[in-house]
Amino acid sequence: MPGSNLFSGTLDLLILRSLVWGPLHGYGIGRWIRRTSSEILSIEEGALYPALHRMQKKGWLKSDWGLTETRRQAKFYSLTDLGREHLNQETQRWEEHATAVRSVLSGSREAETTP
Amino acid sequence: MPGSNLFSGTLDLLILRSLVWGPLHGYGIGRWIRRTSSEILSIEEGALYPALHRMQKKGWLKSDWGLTETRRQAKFYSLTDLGREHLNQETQRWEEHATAVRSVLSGSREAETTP
DNA sequence: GTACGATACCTAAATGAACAAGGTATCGGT
DNA sequence: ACCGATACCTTGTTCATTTAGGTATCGTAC
Repeated sequence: MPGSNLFSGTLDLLILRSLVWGPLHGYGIGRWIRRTSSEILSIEEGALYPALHRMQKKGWLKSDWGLTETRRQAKFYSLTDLGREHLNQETQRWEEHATAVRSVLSGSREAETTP
Repeated sequence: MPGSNLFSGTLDLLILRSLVWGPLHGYGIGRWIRRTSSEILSIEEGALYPALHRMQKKGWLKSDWGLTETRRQAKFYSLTDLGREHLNQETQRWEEHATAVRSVLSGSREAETTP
């Protein structure tokens, strides 16, 4: 069920954030997000890799082949300046939206804008 | 751009929440969400009405025709027991996810689960 | 030595929510 | 008489995500 995940549309943001500390390869990005969220956010590979390609096309990421610590070939992604800028925008936007959703979740009837 | 809304997948939750204080008609639900979120969450009618039908089909809502305060015909939706249960589940789930996302947004590299 | 799980990459088809853009009709106010 | 707000609806399109595959390398256990 697409979109049934409450964090739909947040994937790009999570990926961008995974790269602020430096380059990381796709598999590592997925693992980092999973661990950092205490296993709650688990990114499907079928969503992850297309997202990386999409974001690279948009100019937010660049990629370079390299070697992992364990000497394996991997494609390392890193943030472009545009990507860093977009990360800041989207982070702020997410905070706004989360606040708005929380307002609704705790909202009562007749909370009109008192004129 | 579908899904670019960071609150995609949250629509059902917002709608369920709009009904905890009693029945409301579709148009009123949209208005309530918009106002309660300080105009930040604006639900398109093309998303709202299909969502209401979908949710009714799932047994979370029931509907009855009635009259508004201004004497206009409108279809009033209200929560079923199942809907109220689902609201509680989804609210909790959303809090969890929001916490998880915030973890990632403030996460650093090497935040391994210390063994 | 070979089986297996983890690592590492990828794609194609199906799903389905949300968007865009229409449509109908009633009502109050100017 | 018209317009904006209210109130309902649908149809076509878009596109992120899911599902379900595929390839290949590496370390470890049997």
